[in-house]
Amino acid sequence: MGRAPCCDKMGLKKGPWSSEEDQILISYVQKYGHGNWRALPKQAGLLRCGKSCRLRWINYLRPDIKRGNFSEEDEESIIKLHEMLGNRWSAIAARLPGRTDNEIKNVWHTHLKKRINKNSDDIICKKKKSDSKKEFSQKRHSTCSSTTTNVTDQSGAPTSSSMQSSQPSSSDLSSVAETTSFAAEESNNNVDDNKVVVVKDENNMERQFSEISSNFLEIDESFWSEALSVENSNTTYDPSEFSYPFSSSSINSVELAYDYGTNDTIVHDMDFWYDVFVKAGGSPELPEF
DNA sequence: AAGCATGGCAACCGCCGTCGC
DNA sequence: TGCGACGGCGGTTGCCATGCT
Repeated sequence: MGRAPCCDKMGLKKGPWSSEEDQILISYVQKYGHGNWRALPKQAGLLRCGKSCRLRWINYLRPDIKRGNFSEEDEESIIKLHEMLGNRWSAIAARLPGRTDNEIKNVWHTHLKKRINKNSDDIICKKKKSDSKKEFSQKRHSTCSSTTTNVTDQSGAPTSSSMQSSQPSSSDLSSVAETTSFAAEESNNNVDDNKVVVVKDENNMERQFSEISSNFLEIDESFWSEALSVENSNTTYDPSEFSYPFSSSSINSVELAYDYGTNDTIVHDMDFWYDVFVKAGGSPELPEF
C-alpha cells in the first residue's frame, strides 16, 4: 500500500548536490519559479526527484537564507519557542527569518537540547519563582478589590458566561489596556479554586478571569514571549497555532489567548494582558524578556 | 601517524493534510 | 465520495570533519 517514494524512480541521483546541480536549480527557479516541484527536475534537466529539489532549494539555495552560526539571541529564541511550540520546527522557523526548519532542528539536537539538560538547575530556580508568584497571588487576596463568581463547568473549560461575544477592535486594544480596571468589591477573601475574577473595562464590559492559582502559574515568561511573537507578527493569529491554552481546563489561558472565544479571534495588545495579569495579582516582576 | 569516537549537518524517508478530478 | 498527486513536515540516516587516544 501507499505511494512509492519518488526517489525510487530509476536513474535519479541521490546524495550531496554538486555545484553544477545547484546552479541549474537556481537559474531554473529564478527564471520559471517552482510551481510544480515534481515536474521541475525534468524541465530543468536535473536527475533528481522533485522532493530533493524542493528540499535543496528550501534548505540551502533560497536567496533569503541566513547562513552562518546562530547568535546567542537566536539560540535563546529557539529555546523559548521550542518550550512553547514543541518539535514544530517549521513553526519555529517561521518566527526566525532566514532560518530553515531543518537548520533549527539540527541546532536543537546538537546544541540546545544538551544546554537545556545542563540548565536543569535553572528550571528548579524557575519553579521557585513560580512558587513565589503563587504566594504573591494568595497574598493579594487580602488587598485587591474584585468580584468573584463561581465557575460552573466541571471540566474546567470556560463557561459560556465567561466567553463573552463583544469584542473590541484591534485598534481599541491599546486604549483598553490603559484603562482596564477591576470591579469595586471582593466578596470572598479566601483562596478558592472555583472562583473567577470579574474585570471591567472602560466600556463597563465584564471580563472574567479564573482565580485558580495553578492556572495563573501557567502564565509565565513563555506566555509573554509567545504573545510578543504573535504581536510582532502583526497578523490575525490562528488559535491552533498558539500553544496557549495548553488545555481547555486552563481558564485563564483561554481567556488570555482568545478574545473571549468567538470565531473572530483577536489578539489583544500584549500591554493589555500584562495590565490584566498584574492587576489580577501576577508578579509585577514578570515578564522578563 | 593511525585508528576510533564523536559531533555537525545535509539529505532522505515516510507519513499526513490538502486539493483537484 | 474516493482516489491519486503533491507539498509540507518531523524523524532519521549517513557522510564528513574534528578531536582524542
